[in-house]
Parts: sequence; structure tokens; C-alpha cells
Amino acid sequence: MNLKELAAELHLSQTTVSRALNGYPEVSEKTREIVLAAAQRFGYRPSPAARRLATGRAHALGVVFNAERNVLMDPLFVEYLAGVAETSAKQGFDILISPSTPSDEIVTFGRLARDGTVDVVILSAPQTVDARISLLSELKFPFVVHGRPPEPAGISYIDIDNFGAFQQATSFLIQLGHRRIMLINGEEHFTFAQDRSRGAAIAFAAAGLPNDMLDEHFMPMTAENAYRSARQALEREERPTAILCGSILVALGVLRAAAELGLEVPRDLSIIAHDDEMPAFPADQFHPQLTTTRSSIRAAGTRVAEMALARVAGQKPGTVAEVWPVQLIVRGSTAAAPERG
Amino acid sequence: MNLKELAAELHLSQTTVSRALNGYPEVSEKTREIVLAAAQRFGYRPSPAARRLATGRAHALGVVFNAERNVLMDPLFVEYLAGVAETSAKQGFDILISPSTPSDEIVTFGRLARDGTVDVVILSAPQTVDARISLLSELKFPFVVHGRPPEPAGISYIDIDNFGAFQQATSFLIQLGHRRIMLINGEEHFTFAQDRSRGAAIAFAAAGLPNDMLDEHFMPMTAENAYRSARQALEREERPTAILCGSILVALGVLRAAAELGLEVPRDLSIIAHDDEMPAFPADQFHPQLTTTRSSIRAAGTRVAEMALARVAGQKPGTVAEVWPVQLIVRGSTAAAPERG
DNA sequence: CTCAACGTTCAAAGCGCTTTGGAGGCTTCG
DNA sequence: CGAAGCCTCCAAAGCGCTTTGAACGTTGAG
Repeated sequence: MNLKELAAELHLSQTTVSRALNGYPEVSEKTREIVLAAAQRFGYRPSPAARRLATGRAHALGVVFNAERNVLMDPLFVEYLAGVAETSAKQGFDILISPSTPSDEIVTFGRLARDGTVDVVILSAPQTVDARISLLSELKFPFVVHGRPPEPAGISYIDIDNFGAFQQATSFLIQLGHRRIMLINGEEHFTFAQDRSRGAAIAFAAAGLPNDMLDEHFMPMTAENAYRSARQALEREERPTAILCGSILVALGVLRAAAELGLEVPRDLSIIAHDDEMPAFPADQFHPQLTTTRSSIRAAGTRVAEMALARVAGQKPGTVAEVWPVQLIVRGSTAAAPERG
Repeated sequence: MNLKELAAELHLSQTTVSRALNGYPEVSEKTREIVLAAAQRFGYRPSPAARRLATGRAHALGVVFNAERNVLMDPLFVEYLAGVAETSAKQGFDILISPSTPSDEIVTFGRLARDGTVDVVILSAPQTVDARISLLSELKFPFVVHGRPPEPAGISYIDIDNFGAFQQATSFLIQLGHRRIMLINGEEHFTFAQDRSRGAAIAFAAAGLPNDMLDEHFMPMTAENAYRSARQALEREERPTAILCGSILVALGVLRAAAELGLEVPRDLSIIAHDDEMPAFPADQFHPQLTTTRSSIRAAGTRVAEMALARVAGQKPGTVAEVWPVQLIVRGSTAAAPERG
């Protein structure tokens, strides 16, 4: 059943019926009720395609799915998507996943923006030089960012306090007597990796320690990469006594390296990992339970979707710039630094 | 630039231009070339919304994202989605993710089918009694299944040989002298769990062993659940000497349980896990490296997307019914059963 | 009593594309 | 030479909705 038929059924014009259904004021309450009742009764559902054509708004929100990056980075993505999905569903917005390879990612964004298949896009994991942001800004296409844009002015974003988290974690380790600390960070070109790096550096500076005691490594945060780096570092004479891990997966690799070398955590090695709360890998289910800096990526997903929808509803870009605190949760993977041998 | 303008520019009718662009035969090669060149030059891109309205086809493929289920089940989902995304992108199909909770999942499917926002839906993890399949069949809405439908007749699906995989794995363990074998399976209502169960049972029967030696547990396949079950079982007097794991995550939990109890793998306990090839957790990066039954969930994703697109292109349902073989890869987590104590 | 103003409703014109039913020109064949 | 047939192309009618501009009755002020 379409609008025309419904209108005919009611002996009203399409105009009136349309307006009644969409809550416009220029229709009397009595008629509105009748129309709504009839719509209900006939199970009328407006055609999204027609509405889209007529209004020019897609009622959809775009997420670019960079297959390679996501597969590397995250089981996190599911959790994040769940958050996005949740709120957007509430508002009846569809979520369009546009696949892309790193190379044609920018093309994909361009297409999304011009095609009108979505009204707004969500952009994750911004980089220090981010062509996607430049492009969308230039096209004046609505977007919001999950993570810290390199130049946040005039951009709505939400991020967790990566800087604070790693500063706090590093300070904590220093207080425990650790001096040779390894940081297994994400790839250098991501802003979150930079923030974490700065956080750790500041903690060293604040303690009056030379920052060459911080052994920092940038890499895609997989368990395997982490394993390799950790193993190599732990085999050295002057091995680190603590390792800061960019994610739970990284911690997994580090734990394996330590186990293989007969090092006991936390006696011989302290570990702190950042935890985005993947339900599949609860930090407290490890052995030993992991000390973490915790923030919920799912909550971030819901919030970023809200922002995206607000943006569609007309909210100015740059209105929202939230930085969520990150909590240091001390569990069993950290201890005082071992005595000098 | 829209079709009308392009046509005017070329001094041709919209009809001709449209046909030229869409490869219809009733337009001369010469004109077609001119049109294509002009379209290229002006950067003309047809409006998806208009096309959708005119043709009634959405050029999109639906994946229902059951937040709760997916979050529990899988980091796999990302990998799967990557596969789907890959092929659908090639054909210019969008992917629409429809979130749902378990309770309104069926409503979501109904809406998708009736709204015309997608042309076909992909359905994963079919259950022994599956309301989604019933609904879509009844509505005569095109769909394809990833996994084994309870009643496969007239349904296009692709599945891996869960039965064969677990039969093979179980037989292998029996040959190694294991008798008390534990199976940590997925939830009972999934067809894949049933198939795996049957596979293991048949292996016992074939070896002339009573099947009460198979200690089978059904549960959501998280590391934590697995840890709990494994720990409990391994603490018993008559503990299992081998554990079959439904996924790599399950193996992770089992490994932890074994480590905590001081059991060495594979000396005291053999482990075989099913491996869907999550890049984040390569089975050969565990310690010890895991013996697995392997199949690529990503490849399955690409294939199922192909099927979905073929279905849209008019292929009859039930045309495709592929069951992919699963390979047993023997690595370091399996060994001969320990001597009777 | 007249006219302006208001509250409701409507007819019709899009939105940008596809597709039906011809129309015109050119070739071919009886 | 004329009719049939083919190849190209076109005008116009939708697809199902929103939205503009106008019309209609009713009311209230002057």
C-alpha cells in the first residue's frame, strides 16, 4: 500500500496524509488521528527510496570499512559497530558499510559524499595527516570523528584521553621503581599513538628521568607483532622490567613472549595494557589478571552515532569535542620492579 | 550534473543517454562512445536514489547485525564482513547493516524485506529452528545462508564441513590413544554445533567406543566460558586427556585452565581447535602451536556475497549448496595420550 | 455587511532515473 | 517503386514521496 492508495482510502489528498504522518502543523488533530489510525491499520510504510529522492536525505549513516586496516586492528570493530548500530537504529537510521582498501579509501569517501547514499559519515582512527578529513571538509560534507583529529577546530569528535591514560600508567610504573620501560604502541601515523607516546614521555620528564629509558615501538597492534618485539627486547641483557601495551591483543603477545623466556609476570615483568573492553577478551580473565587503562569502545560507538545524527539534524560541526577520561585499573600484572641483578 | 543536463549537453534524449550508459543494445556504438566519454568528462554519476525508485532495486545487500549475538560470538564477524564487503564492492553493491537485538531480530528482517532497502539478505549462523528462514521464505524475499539451514531444500547456502572436521579431529585423537575426550561446542540450537556434535559421535561409534566417553558441553564460545568448563573438567579425578575446541577463543580459555592447573600441553592434555582464520589470532602463534581444523571464514564471506548477488541477478534459490572441506592441520598441541595413572 | 485573516485542505509540480510505445530514416526485397 | 523491416532515437509516462502555491470555508474585526 502506498501513499496514494491510503489517501484515496481516506478521501483525502496525498498532501494531507503525508503531512499528517510527518507531524506537520497545518493539519487538524482530528484528521491526523484518523490518518495515523488508518496507516496503522493498513500497515502503511512509506517507501524509503521515494522519500529519499524527494527529500534528498538518505536517512542513513556511513561507516567506511577499511578491510585491511580493520582486520589488523580489531575485533574491536565489532564492538564499536555494535555501539553505533544501537543508537542509529533507535532513530531509524540505516548504517551503510562501504568497504575499501587503503588505496581507494579516499575515493570511497568521495563517492559517499557525492552520491547522497548517506547523510553523514563517521570516521575512525584519524591520522596525523588525514586526507579523508581534508576531502570531507572541502566537500562540506557532514562528518564526525571517532578519535582526535590532527586539527580539531571546527570538527565534532569524541576521543578518549589517550594522553592521560598513558601518562598515568607510565607514572605508576615509575613509582613502582621501573626504569627500563617498553612501550608497544600503534602505528606512528595515528593520532592516538602520538598522544600515547606524548603521555609516556611526559611521565618520564615529570619524574626527572631521561626519556631514552623509554623504549618505544610503533607497529600494527597484533598479538604476533607484539610477541616478536617483546621477545626481542626481553632477550636483551638490559631487558625492560615493564611493558606498556597498546591493546589487549598486544598484551597477549607479550605474555606469550614472557612465558617462553621463563619470565614470570608480575615478578620479573610488569604489564599494563590499554583495554577497550572487548567482551571476548576480558582483561580480568587473563592469568595474571591484567592491569589496564580502561575505556569502553562500545560506549564511544553509541556516542559517536549520536553526534552523527545530531549533525544531520543541523548541529554545527565542532559543537562536540569530548575527551573521555580513562581509568587506571590495577590488577595482578604489575608489581614493584625486580631488584637490580 | 544529472541525466537531463547531460542529455541536453549532448543534444540527445534522456532515453538514449540512459541506455547508452547502461549498456542497452538499441543504441549505436558511435553514440555510446560519445555518451560514455561525455559522462566521464563531466563526472556524471547517476543518482542511486532515483535509480532505486525507478527500478525498485536497491543495489544493496543486507546483513542483520545481531549485536548481542555477534559480540559474544565473534571477532570473526569482522573477518566475515570483510569478505562480504570485498565482493559486493566490486559489483557496486552497498552493504546495509541492520542492527537488532535477539528479540526484535525477526521484525528487523521483516522490515528489510518489505521496505525495499535491500535486494537480498544474508543470514548467518542458522539455527535448528529458524524463524528468520521461515519468514523470508514466506515473504518470498531473496536470501542466502551462511551455514547449514535446518531444511536445506530450495535454499542457497554455503557451509563448511563441520561434521567431517570434527569427525576427523576426533578420530585423530582416538588414534592417539585418547579415550576421555571433552568437546566444548557452541550453543546447541545452532546447526553447526549439531553437525560438530554428530561428527564427534560418529568417530566414537566408528572406533567401537561407547560415546559416554565423549564429554560434550554446549555454550557461547567465549574464552571465559571455555575456561570455566575446562577448569572444572580438568580438576576431576577422571579428567579428559584431550579437548576439542569450537574456536580459537575457546582454545585460549582451555590453555589458561590447563596452565593454572599445571598441566602441560600436549604432554598432559591434547588440544584441537577449529580455526576460522582470524588474523588477530593465528593458531600458529600460540604456545604450543595449535592443532586445528581450518577453514577461512573470510573466503566464506566472499562466496556468500557472490551467491547473494547471483540471487539478485535472478538465480533460483537452492541452486548453490556448497560444503567446503575442512583441513586438519596437525601442530604441536596434540600428542599421544598420557599413560594411565 | 465586507474584507482580511486564518485554519485546513488540495492539485500539481517536482526529485532523477527507467522504460514503454512510437516515430523517423534507411535498407532490403518482392 | 512501394511496403516491410530494421536500426536509432525520442517523448512521455511513471516510480512514491515531499512541497509549493492556491483554494476553500470559517471567523472576527471594522
